[in-house]
Amino acid sequence: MRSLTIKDVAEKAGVSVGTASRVLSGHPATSQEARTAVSDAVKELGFRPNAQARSLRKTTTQTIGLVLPDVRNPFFADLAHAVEQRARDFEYLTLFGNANEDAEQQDRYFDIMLTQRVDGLIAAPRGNLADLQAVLDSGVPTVFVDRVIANTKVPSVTPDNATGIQEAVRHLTGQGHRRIGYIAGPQSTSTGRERLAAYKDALTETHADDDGALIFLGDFQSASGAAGARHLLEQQDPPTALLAADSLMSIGAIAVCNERGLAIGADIAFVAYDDIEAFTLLNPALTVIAHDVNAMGRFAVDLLTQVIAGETPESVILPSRLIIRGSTPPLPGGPTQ
Amino acid sequence: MRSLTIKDVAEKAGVSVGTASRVLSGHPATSQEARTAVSDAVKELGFRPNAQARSLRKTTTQTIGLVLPDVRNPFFADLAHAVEQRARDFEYLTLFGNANEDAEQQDRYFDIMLTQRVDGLIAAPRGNLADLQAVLDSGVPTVFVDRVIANTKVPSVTPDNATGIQEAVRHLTGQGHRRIGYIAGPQSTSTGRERLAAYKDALTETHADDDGALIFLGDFQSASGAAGARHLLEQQDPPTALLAADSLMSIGAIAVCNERGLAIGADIAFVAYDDIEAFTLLNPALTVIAHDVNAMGRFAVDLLTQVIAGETPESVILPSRLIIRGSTPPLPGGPTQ
DNA sequence: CGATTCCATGGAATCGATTCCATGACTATG
DNA sequence: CATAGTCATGGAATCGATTCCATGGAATCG
Repeated sequence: MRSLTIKDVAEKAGVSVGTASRVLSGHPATSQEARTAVSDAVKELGFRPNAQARSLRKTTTQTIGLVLPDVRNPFFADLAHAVEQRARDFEYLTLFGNANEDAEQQDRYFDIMLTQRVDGLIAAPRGNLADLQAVLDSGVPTVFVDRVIANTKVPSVTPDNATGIQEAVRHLTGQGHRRIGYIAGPQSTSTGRERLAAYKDALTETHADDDGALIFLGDFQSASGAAGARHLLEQQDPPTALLAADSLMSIGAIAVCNERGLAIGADIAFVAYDDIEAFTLLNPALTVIAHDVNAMGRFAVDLLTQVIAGETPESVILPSRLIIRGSTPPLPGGPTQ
Repeated sequence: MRSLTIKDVAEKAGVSVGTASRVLSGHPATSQEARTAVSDAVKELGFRPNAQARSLRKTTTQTIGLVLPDVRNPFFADLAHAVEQRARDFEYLTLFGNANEDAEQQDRYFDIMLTQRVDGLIAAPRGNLADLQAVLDSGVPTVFVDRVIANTKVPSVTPDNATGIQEAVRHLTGQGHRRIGYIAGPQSTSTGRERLAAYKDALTETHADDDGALIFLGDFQSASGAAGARHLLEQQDPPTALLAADSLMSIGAIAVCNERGLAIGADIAFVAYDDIEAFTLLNPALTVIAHDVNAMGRFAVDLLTQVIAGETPESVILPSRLIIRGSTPPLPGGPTQ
């Protein structure tokens, strides 16, 4: 079964391939007869142009690459959805790559995106400049989203990591907590680093206990949240509040609290970074640091279209806000100040 | 900046393009000198072959299409991840399309997948034979996952919808419930239809109340779960247990229960279809109908490779199992039999 | 009415790889 | 030593679209 080509369409319509192509791509210099003849032939044969051939000749693929750490993280699932929906508006197809929070898989996907000649790339990268060298050297228009790589001129859309964490720590100390356990993200990501730095700064500002033992380095995945909670709760002077740097680690940490019979909101306060719907179902509902994922996705695509157009847009920092719910009541016994 | 081609590599290496191509694709008939010369040139220039040109000449793209209803549904996020990871094993790139639980977007993605000349297609389709006609006519190797379309010979990997629901209803009636509210999925999907049918059959079998007013038709999205819960709970003789056909509708429904002060597990029993990690955090944790999403993704890819190879594999039905947790205790007052 | 412009069209070149085919060098065999 | 067989190679054809260029007919203008 030889595949159907524009030549077959042209033959059936009784025109040349040149004319058929012009009709198909909406070129103005076509006659009414040619247009109807070609459209009829297309419909009758069920012709669908070959995207590879088209992309080869034009130098554009109408495709953008999106490389994210993990779709199973609801935050990134939302982000992927937002990017894809916005890309549709610009007639871009989104080629999605899941790096699985793994440097090697991230590399492989960058390589694939370049090989596929995507018109642009949106990524939430891990690592440093060296890891992204191939991408940056290739000259493909790129925008970072959520995470960034230091010392590049790549435009980005990021949450205001510092403010969100700061508000959370202020809120907790305001409720009387002095020992706030922090389950951090990996330091190979900008979000992991910035949030940890903000936590430390906020401790200093609020005069809460600045104790290295209160920090656990996780990897943004659920199991490390559980490990972090275990580690922190097993200390001789355990924290009275926990703050976790993403939703998956929060899930792991809360599971550990439950399994130890520590009631969230009564025996221990909890704040999660990222607002996911299921967190509102908990009893009490979780206090979270929230941001507008949809806006983040839209901005990323909008910035990318600008880069593709040759402009150099300004980076965007989206506000975070603390949503206070039941998981962070005043510390029983009041401020131990 | 003219893009780098194999011609540049050949020139630099001092060989013909034919030889350069043979080296790059690992053809055996190449000399040691040619191999090193070409590899050096590739490295030095940072050459990356153009996937479009390659795909055009070979008739394969090393790409499979995956069309799912909604990544924001954790079940499908997991499935997407599983498919993608398994596809990697076969050196396939996964082109992901999010239909957004919408027939029109699904159509558009099928069209794009065909235009992109994917080597195979995995889909969780909605609609009927007519909606899939273009795909089926195209002859592209296809496998259905989770959902199917009736009256096709397309191999599929599906959960055992009937058994899961049946066990859930048996469990609930065993706990003394007679009025079991059911929040169903859309009847334009096979899973929506099969689960609803299984619910009705199970009611008959267990002699529970078979009352049309206990059924609400949702759309697998969170808002419809909330609407369903409201509708069911506002009746004069409301259900004592709720069963929702997917996780997002469960989230919506539980939120409504909470907002009305109905304690899950005490004032009302709840069973969710699909096991997501956050459900284990609820207090009490949710009784769910679970299945092995990873296996589903793996099987889908494995079946697809068989179809691509020209075989006609048997469809696979994966077992569901009821995981009983705290949300379905015995009905206070015992069986009202 | 002749010259000029405009427009639809056919045919050919092109995009960047792969692959077929012919060639020449070299090796094995009788 | 002649012939057949192997092997690396260069050059050309090819995949299926787009686009440039030349052409001829119709429309426009002075």
